[in-house]
Amino acid sequence: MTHPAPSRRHAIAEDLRNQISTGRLEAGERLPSEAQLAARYKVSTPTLRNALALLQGEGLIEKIHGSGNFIRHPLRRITYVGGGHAPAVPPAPDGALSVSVSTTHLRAQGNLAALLKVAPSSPLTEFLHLCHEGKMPHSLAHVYVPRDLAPAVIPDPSSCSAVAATLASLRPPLAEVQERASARLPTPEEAGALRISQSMAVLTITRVATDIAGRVVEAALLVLPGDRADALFTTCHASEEGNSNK
Amino acid sequence: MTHPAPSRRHAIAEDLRNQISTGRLEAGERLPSEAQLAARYKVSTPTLRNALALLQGEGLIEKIHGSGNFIRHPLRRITYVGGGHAPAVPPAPDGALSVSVSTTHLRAQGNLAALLKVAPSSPLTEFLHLCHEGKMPHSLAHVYVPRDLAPAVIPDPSSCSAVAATLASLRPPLAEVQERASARLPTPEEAGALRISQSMAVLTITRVATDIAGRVVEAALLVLPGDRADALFTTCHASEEGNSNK
DNA sequence: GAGTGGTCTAGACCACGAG
DNA sequence: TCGTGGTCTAGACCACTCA
Repeated sequence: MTHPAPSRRHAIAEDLRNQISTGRLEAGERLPSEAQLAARYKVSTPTLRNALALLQGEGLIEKIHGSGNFIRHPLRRITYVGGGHAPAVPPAPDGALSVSVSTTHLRAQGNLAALLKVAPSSPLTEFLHLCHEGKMPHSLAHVYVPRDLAPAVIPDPSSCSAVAATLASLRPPLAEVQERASARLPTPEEAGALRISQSMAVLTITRVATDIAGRVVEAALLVLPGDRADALFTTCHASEEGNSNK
Repeated sequence: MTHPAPSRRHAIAEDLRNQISTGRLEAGERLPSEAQLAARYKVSTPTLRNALALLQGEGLIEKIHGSGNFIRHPLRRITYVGGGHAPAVPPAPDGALSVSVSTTHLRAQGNLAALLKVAPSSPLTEFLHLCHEGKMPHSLAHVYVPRDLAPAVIPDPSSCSAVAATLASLRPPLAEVQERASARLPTPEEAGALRISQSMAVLTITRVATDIAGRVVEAALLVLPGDRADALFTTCHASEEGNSNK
């Protein structure tokens, strides 16, 4: 019925999925070699590899060239909260979430200049955030700020909240935050940095913050893997405006 | 440098990409058969098919079984505007965007019951929106409403704004709209309904609208293809609340 | 029925990782 | 060096579309 293509690779993937979910294959464990699995399921190696590719796309296994295929540890799902608060991942409730920040100076060009509404080759400062849970990368964020709003020295490069606080002290209050969400496949660079398959969808958020003078004070490009992150936006309607439809 | 795998299929895909972008291959046109292309590029058929799979994942071509591979028409990018306004795709500026709505009665269960905060097997009404631009599907929306808030008869099933207006007239004013955005690959059903590849990322938005009494009056599950849609959320900060960082 | 894409095979050879 | 995954070949057979 719902199986127009119950092909071999789907059957194999289904079997391995079950073995993973039932705990017969444990997280971190290495799978048998592809040749062994192909022999066990009595299929050719390309077919077996197609089956593994399905699981890789679901984030269940990780392929490491020359080393083997490994069952991934299930990752805690994190939620990005919209509305213009902390730069990348505000709530680090319990687990060992760590953020590393690196700073680069560059000049605006193309899309970036348009986003920040500055002239091309204006000086900018870029903060590259990489958020980890343990050893696994969790999210990636490029934050761009006009150079004159960026601090000369970064107080604590390993803490994103310290960076955010320093940034906030340098600029007037915000008036508006616009966030544009989109879905796509990662670039090879992003896939490598996040340790995800190139066939794992990512959620991207482009955030532009404007101060009360109408100046763009920050643009952020966030990349969140689809298997471990989503974004939440809450809109409160004042009670006096009764109609919410156009 | 940046080419760890300048494999044959990437070279072929690159060549076809160029032919498409330069107009040597026009939109709607049928490509030569895979056997012919394989002969032209002097590769085996699986390799050529891998190259086409790359283009399919980018939304550049459409594979139709038994018929051929076709160059896709570039689609206008649409923007879903968050904040709890029209159900699916509010701004239909110029083009021939059309929406078809079908209505189903069902009972709450599992995730749906939790989302709407109703008891399992509560009566619901589902509105299935399918938004087209010309002949191409553009987005998909499942909207669920408690049965007592759904009209007995639908005024104009082919107009989503008429449905929305009828819905709005039946319920008290909204107090809060929560929208959760996520990225993933489509289910086979979604890929078929939207005429996209299963490797094309989709942006999903789960929207829950609550009225001033705290009752959930609507839950919507939107599926937007990543190559033709994104979502925009705007947060205005009242000028009196000076600090926007925690 | 002719032509198309979809799946699979049984190998070959190369690139990478660890001992 | 050796075992691993990554890529590719040259076919075979099936499923689908259309005249």
